[in-house]
Amino acid sequence: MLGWEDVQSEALRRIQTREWTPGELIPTEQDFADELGCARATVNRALRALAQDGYLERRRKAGTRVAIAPQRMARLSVPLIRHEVEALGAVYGHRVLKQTPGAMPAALRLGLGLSNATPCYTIITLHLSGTRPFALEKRWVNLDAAPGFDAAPLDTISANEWLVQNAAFSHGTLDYSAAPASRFEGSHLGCPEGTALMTLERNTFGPEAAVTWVRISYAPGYHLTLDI
Amino acid sequence: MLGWEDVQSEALRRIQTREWTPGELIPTEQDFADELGCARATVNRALRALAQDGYLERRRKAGTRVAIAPQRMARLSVPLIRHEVEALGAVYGHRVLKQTPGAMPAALRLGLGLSNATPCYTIITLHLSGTRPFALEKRWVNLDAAPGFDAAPLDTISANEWLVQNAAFSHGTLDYSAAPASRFEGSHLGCPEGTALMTLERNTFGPEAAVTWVRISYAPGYHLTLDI
DNA sequence: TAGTGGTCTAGACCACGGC
DNA sequence: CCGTGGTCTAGACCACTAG
Repeated sequence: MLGWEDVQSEALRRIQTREWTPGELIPTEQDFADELGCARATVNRALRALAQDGYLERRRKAGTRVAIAPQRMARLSVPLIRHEVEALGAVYGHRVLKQTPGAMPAALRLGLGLSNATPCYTIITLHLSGTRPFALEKRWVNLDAAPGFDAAPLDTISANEWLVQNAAFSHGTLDYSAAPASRFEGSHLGCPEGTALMTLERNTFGPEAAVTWVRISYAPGYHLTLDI
Repeated sequence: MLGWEDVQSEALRRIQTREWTPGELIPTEQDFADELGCARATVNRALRALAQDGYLERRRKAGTRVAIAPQRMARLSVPLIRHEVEALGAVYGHRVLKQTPGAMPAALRLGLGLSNATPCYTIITLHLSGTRPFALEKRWVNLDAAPGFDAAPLDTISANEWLVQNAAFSHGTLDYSAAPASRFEGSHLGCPEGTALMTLERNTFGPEAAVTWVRISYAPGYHLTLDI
């Protein structure tokens, strides 16, 4: 019995040995299925997976071609700071520096599409790797989208983890950039003002509205690593 | 007629509205199919896709559960600088500042697993967005893995694009960090020495050996944006 | 060992899009 | 138009594993 993974392997072999060359039209699903002696659905699943991985380009009527410039995609798991710290072999800790209700800048409210009646919460947290500062986080939370957040035990669980576990979210954006440390960041991260810091801004949206906006400044030496 | 994407949407809705809460066992494929009035295979395809995206955890006999810590993966297409520039609505250009054969630092050779007999090539390129500097790139190329590179017309095609089209590659790593501009970087990127720059180091490996090592320093204002 | 997901099949119809 | 991929279906058997 030929499984779809066998079909995939065979197709991949032909691609990699250039038996099927880039840009070339490969057999139709039915022809390939007949040749291998399996059902068309099995071939479909195999070729669909290869197309998703960028090896093939498929179009109705036009057929399936070997991709000319396979675009490789890197996958980045959305970073949970505690996991980043623990992955480095250190003990994670955090200190809440400040938490106050109801103070979201107007510009931010506009960008997130929130009315000024939306109850908000502001938190500044210092994340620690052992006893050393790891990252400084400033966060606004929409209390409508994350009810109960203002009563969360933020000394025992980080704001991010509480939200991951307790608030529904559907999509968001990550935005990495390099920025000079402010005086405030420098003092907490243990570096001079102006030091180049990796900075992450993250918007997170629930099914209906923005849940939280975060800006994280990582201590010097931070690296974002991905495999392709 | 209910398609698998409809089933997926419905399941996702129940997850995001917490109708199905994290850790909870959801209906079996057969039950869900009966409820929605479609075939089990359709439900299977939908739930399998959601599991692949990290929303669900599936195990034979044990059933399907909503993922407790929904590990969202962001996908990042391997950045081709020309595409980054054009996506911003500008005209891409580049200037080769320096190209010399045979000078790869020993530390780098070791890290890539190359012998010191490996023929190499060094290139420094300034990438332009219109007339403004966009990024400065320093690159070493393993000529064994990319034969003909030393004869490539690098004035008309960038080193990266030539390699993408002419050298097979199988895997690699991306490493983003924030770093202060060197005097050299500052002079070419039009910013003071010490300015915080987003920096990318990329290793690329072919089927047998390292193909190229690159360090790209982006001009101030660069943002790496991902969707989740 | 029984329940659940994983997969294959043969047939059918549909949707897109070259021609 | 009509070929090709995209998908649905009903049924079947298999693989894994919790209880």
